Amino acid sequence: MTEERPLRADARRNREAILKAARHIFAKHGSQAQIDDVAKRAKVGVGTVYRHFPTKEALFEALARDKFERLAGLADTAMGIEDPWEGIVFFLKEAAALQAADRTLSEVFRDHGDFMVDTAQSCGLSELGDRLVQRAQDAGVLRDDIRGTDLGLISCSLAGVPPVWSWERMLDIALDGLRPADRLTDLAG
Amino acid sequence: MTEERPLRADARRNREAILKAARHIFAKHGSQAQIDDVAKRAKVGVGTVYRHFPTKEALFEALARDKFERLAGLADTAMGIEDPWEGIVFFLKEAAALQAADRTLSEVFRDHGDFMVDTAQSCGLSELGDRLVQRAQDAGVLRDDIRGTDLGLISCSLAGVPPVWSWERMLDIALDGLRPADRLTDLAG
DNA sequence: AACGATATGGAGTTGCGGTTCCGTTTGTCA
DNA sequence: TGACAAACGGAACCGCAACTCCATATCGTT
Repeated sequence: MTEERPLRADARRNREAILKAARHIFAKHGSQAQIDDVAKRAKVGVGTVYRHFPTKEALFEALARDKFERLAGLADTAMGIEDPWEGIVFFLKEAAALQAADRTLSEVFRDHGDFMVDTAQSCGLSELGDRLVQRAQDAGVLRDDIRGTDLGLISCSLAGVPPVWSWERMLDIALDGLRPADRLTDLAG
Repeated sequence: MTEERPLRADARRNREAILKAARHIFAKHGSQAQIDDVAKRAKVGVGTVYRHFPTKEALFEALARDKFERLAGLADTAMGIEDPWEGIVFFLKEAAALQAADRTLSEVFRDHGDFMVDTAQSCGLSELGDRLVQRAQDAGVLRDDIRGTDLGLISCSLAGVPPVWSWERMLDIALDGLRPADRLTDLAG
């Protein structure tokens, strides 16, 4: 059915240019970015953008998938960190930084819950989250009543913090809510 | 300058109807609600809506102000609760419930940081927050390094939790991050 | 080189939704 | 109850941005 002919060289090149441009524009303006701007930045006609992505929606979705893969990458490096607690901190911090720099991600979190859950699943992020949590619990540095999805929960909630305030501070509060009842962060200063 | 003639009776009536309708429509669709829908629901022509609110933006803002006053009201009742910790829990819970039921509020949180801070100030919400926090700290049931604005911080972050997950759970985590290091909530179950 | 198949650019189309305008209605006041 | 200002309704207007279309250009294959 869906014959997968290889793209012509110029087409492949343009596709990449479009994605690159779109990443930049959508990061700044979220889903209300304008296709014309993407085309202009990619040095390509609007028609070309539509040849590759039949809909603004489709382009947005492709970008979102990208981001989730990057998140999965982060989770993976997090698993590589020896200290399990630091692994979790690393992941949450990087994930939050990613969102803060990119409206695309936080918009997906807010407005496309189902897509988010599906994609997290299909790119292995969910499972990595579970393992990250499990490992920390085994080491006794994370409360036992936390689940893998709570990492997503926290990420989303950090995405809700507007620029006037700092998600870093909220993260500190949330992290203290995750620890077993021993040592807490000092938020003063 | 701005002569304040009293509104004619029908005008006053319509204004209320518009606000009421707008509250309903904006709660569901956020700032991308449509003026025509508001007019229809208020049983009024579009022109009338524009007579009372020169701009969609202006209507949105009026609604937002409303919400902040309601939040201030909540903070006030919270101060009336004997147990200072329960006061804080009450406030955060009610505030979150309000957002969950009303896209207007969470949109202001997300996209209009400055307006939010100003309005919180001008309707006394900021000060009430400070007092709520202070009182709890005096009673020793709240970490000393928390500030009044952290209530806003937490509210915003709860607004970021999409419907697929539950803000209640995130609130529990955050609350545990607020407590002095003694008794924590049991998130299991 | 030459010929299809594939891909491109960008002017034009379309639809949507905020805003305006004005002929009509309603309230108020004498 | 008559007259005037205030307010109304909703068709029409207008700008904006997603999307289409097709004459033209480019690629890859023989």
